[in-house]
Amino acid sequence: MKLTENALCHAFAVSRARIRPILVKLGERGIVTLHPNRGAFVASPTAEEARDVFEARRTIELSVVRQAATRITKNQIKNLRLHVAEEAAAIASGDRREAIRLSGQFHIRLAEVAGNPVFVRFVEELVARSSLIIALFGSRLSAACAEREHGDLLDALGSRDGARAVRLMDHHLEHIGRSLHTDGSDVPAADLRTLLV
Amino acid sequence: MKLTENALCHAFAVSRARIRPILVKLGERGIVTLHPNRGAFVASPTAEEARDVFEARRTIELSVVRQAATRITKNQIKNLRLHVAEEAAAIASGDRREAIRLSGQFHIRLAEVAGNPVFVRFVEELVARSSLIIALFGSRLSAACAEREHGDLLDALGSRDGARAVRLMDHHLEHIGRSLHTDGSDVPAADLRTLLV
DNA sequence: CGCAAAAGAACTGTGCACAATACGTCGTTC
DNA sequence: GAACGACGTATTGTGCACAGTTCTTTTGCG
Repeated sequence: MKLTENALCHAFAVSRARIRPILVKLGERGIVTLHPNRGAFVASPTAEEARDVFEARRTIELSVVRQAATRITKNQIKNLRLHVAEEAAAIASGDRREAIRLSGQFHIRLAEVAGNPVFVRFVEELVARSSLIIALFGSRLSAACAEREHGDLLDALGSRDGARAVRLMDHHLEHIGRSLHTDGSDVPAADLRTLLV
Repeated sequence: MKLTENALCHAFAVSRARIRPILVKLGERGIVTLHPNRGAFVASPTAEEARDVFEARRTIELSVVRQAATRITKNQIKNLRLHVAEEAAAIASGDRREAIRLSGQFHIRLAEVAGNPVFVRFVEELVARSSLIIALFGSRLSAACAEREHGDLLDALGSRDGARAVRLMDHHLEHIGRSLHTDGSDVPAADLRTLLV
């Protein structure tokens, strides 16, 4: 799916000069792919790329959770519980897009708790790519399951049980990964346009 | 240290339009920091940021090495041995910059062997930032030690000893991290200009 | 003499126009 | 009828000029 600069200019009512650096950024983060002299295309990850992303998430986020368990404060846990409640509300009201967004943000918040800005950046990128992957391959189940697993994770973190938190995160990510239809059932690209604009 | 767009235009003999997207990319990778309306500055990592980078490298590259050990081919080992020989040559001839560059590239090659493009991208970024850190805080010992440790790592990978390879990489990264003078002894910025241009 | 405010310089941000490249279409030839 | 080549169109790449902002210097005042 092509992203013409002119189309983006009209969509966001800005000029090309402000679109271009944004496309460069998105390209750098792997959200769009940039072909020289041909323009920007929404990244359409293959099943293998999807696996790679979730494998990377496993490596990084297990480390994040391990770190977070050692330094999370009661206040942070309280805020994260509120966040999970928001997720539940979004799911209850059937707002799929918002549910995916909040679910991703939960993982970013967790990285912030861990306290390493490098991981925050990486998790941000991986979450963005995951959202794309879920939008393409995901079932509507995935988000709902995630919400409950987020709560369980907070329980483990609250009791400073790092090992259990790591185990839960591992299952969580594996769970999301497995719930994807990576058997080649492509979704029409029109869906993506509504998701982006 | 400020990077004026005009100065870069003169240095590389191109116009601002070609410099700007590059600065955006470097900013996205954390090599330079971009302040809105104020321009680009070479990232001057603090000791804490340096620790964060090497902690991230530990997480990611241990995973990389574990994966690489299971799938490295004899041919890849041969090529990597040649690479290590190049490193040794650069060190022997006293070419410090080239030695740092090759040493970093070794880690990127290893990520390529592991076969996950996501990790390749992340390692590329972390290596770039590490080079900056080493240039600022590093002693001239670090590069020389690294070269031998790279060879040992290849021995472990060659015998498919994943556990030992992971252990060696762990020591290697910890070694580099420890060899940095992160006690606040700042190096004059002029050094950096010669390193970049 | 020190400080604050205003004018000036320098630099980045943005829009516009043109050039270069890639893609689709049509015509020609085998 | 099919394949190859040339042309026209659409889109990206790039240079240039101006607008907006920040930093520096200078000047006026306490």
